[in-house]
Amino acid sequence: MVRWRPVTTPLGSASYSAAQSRIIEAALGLFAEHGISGTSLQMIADAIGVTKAAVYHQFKTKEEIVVAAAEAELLRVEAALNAAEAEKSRSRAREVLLERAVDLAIERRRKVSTLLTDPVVVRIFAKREPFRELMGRLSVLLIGGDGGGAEARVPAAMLLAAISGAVMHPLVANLDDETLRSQLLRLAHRFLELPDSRERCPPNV
Amino acid sequence: MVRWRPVTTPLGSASYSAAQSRIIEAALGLFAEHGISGTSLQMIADAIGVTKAAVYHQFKTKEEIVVAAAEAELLRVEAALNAAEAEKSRSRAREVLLERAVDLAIERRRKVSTLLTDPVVVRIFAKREPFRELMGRLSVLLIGGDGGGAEARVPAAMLLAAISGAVMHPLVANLDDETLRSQLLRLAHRFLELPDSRERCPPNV
DNA sequence: GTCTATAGAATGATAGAC
DNA sequence: GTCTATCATTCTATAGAC
Repeated sequence: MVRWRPVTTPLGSASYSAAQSRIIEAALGLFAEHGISGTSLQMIADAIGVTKAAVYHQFKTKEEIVVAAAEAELLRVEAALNAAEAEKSRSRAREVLLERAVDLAIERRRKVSTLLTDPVVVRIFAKREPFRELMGRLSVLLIGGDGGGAEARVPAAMLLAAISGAVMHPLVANLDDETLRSQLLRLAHRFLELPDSRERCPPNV
Repeated sequence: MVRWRPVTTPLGSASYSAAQSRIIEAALGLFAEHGISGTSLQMIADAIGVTKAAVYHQFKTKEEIVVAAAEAELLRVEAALNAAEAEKSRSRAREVLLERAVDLAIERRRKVSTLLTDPVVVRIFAKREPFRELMGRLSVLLIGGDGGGAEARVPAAMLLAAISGAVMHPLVANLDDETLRSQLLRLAHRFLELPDSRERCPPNV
């Protein structure tokens, strides 16, 4: 079993109580529907049938809920990455990561995307080293290289954005999950399997 | 000059006064920084040095501002699409569209993306026929087909999401515009120039 | 862990003078 | 077109009882 990086770095190492998990789950749904700022603590409290004060007893501020919700989703990404990195070969690892990433995007549909494209959340996480490292590992596994160069980071960013962004795109709004899943996987492969394009083979007739 | 669709359908046909344009411009910047719900009318008013009442004199509700701002950005997309569709050949049209789309994404960086991934805005525009038609035209020009099938809409959604999503991705946060631009264009080509992948040519040695 | 009750600020929106 | 002033509502957050 070859690992090119140690399987470590739990993002938040966060372990939440049942009450906290219920809040996070409700928040994720409401964020996806109304946006983050558009979701109030009152709405979250109503969704799980308690009062605001009960929510504040679990999280000191609204931002703590937002971060916890985002971390919960990122933990799924990290789990997929860990599983992938534990594979024997690098190509097999990349395959596993792709499948898991597409599954995650489909399964959670807009839940994740909405949360992780919010400008405030982006700013919060962009500063955190564990998050940056997670993104670096994704880039390395998807594209290769040392993960530091533009030649690796741009395609990685594009592929990740393509997968997570496509599932909430109006163009595919009324496509069933299974079709979307197989198409996404097929096209992600297509994007990856041509290391350097143009003059590899003659244009089709 | 061959057109495969008439160059028409102005999205909003909206013509705004100078005062309205200043509001829209300020709103776009604030939306990108704080999100839409995170931006209050007070913040918009402060940004241009007037009172809330003055803003309300131009737009009856906050939602009107949001829609106007989104439409302003979509008009840029439509302009690019119109310019592309006016090209002689289809391949040349696609090339022009790609360049313009990448330029738009870079130039506006997160301004557009933040606005058009907001769940509330997505819901508003997903219902509007002119918007759906614009997306359809983009899909047809980028991928081909009649624009109705999953085989065309999924790759179109992916490519559009990849371009507009990559520019605000943490992985490329500290890349200069010129590098990002050339990489995006190169990779968008790579994504497109392989109509149906695998067995077109033997794997590289 | 959950509640009632409330403080204090900010929100979207309106009326009417200039 | 912009202002002052104000409305009702909602917001985040806290105090203290059970």
